[in-house]
Amino acid sequence: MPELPEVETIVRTLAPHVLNARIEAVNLLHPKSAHPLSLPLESLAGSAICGARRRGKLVLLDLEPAKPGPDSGDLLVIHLRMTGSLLPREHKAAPGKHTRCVFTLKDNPGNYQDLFFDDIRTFGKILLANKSILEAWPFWNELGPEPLEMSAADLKPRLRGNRQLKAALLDQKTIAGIGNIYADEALFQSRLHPCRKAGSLDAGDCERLLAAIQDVLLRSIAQCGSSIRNYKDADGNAGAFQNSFKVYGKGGETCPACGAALQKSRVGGRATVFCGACQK
DNA sequence: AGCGGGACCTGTGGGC
DNA sequence: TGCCCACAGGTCCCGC
Repeated sequence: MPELPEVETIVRTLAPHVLNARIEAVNLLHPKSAHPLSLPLESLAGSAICGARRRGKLVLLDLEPAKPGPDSGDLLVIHLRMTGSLLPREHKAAPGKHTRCVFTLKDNPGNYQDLFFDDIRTFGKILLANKSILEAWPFWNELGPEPLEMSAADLKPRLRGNRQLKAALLDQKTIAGIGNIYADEALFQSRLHPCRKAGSLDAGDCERLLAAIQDVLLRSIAQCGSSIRNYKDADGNAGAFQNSFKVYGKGGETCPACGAALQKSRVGGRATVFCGACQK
């Protein structure tokens, strides 16, 4: 489900609910929602949440363990994949059909609250990590740079080779946080064809592409992300950027730039919409 | 190297 | 109304 703008929105709305709270208990309802590399989630009990951040599409909660040691976790990593969500709920609220994990939180004044990890398709993962676990996690170690903190000069050498440009953008090793929606939107805005060979972009193309990526992501964040079906932020609100899509989900409609019919095909295994006239 | 296909899951929407 | 198929915001793995 969520790409960078949605995860950013989730983290921003989640932070006031969880910062400085202590995790009193964890109830893992669906064992597969724990990442195979994770420390036991029960060992979270007693940890305080001292940070809420995003890296790519990952939600990161920084922890102060009750008993710091080599076997304790100091980072809770949550990958929402397609349908994961993080929802603050009243303490002892009944889990829903798709609730996979419940974190019981206690804030400074002593009020209890539950945090639900819901996930319809159960692709999402929760990982309680420390330094050595992160070092053993390839996805983490190979994750590309943040698109909002990089330059076109950083991007250029990452777009090597013969692979299709869109496939390169979807590869989290190239850039972190871009998914199917924002790949299509950024490629349209930069007038680059999704099947262009990644290594064929010159410096000017890279500048135009990165500018488009950053513009699309920032405009989406300003609208609290895109809500196609399931996505909601931690306050239960939907985003609005889906109303600003130029091409995503619009195969067969007219190109907003030139009026030609938008083409739909499959690139990198994903549904892809682009304008064959504008994008070269 | 890089692509396509399938796997992992559940739900929804369209066509008949 | 109901059934069946296609498809969905992500990633990994396999074979060609």
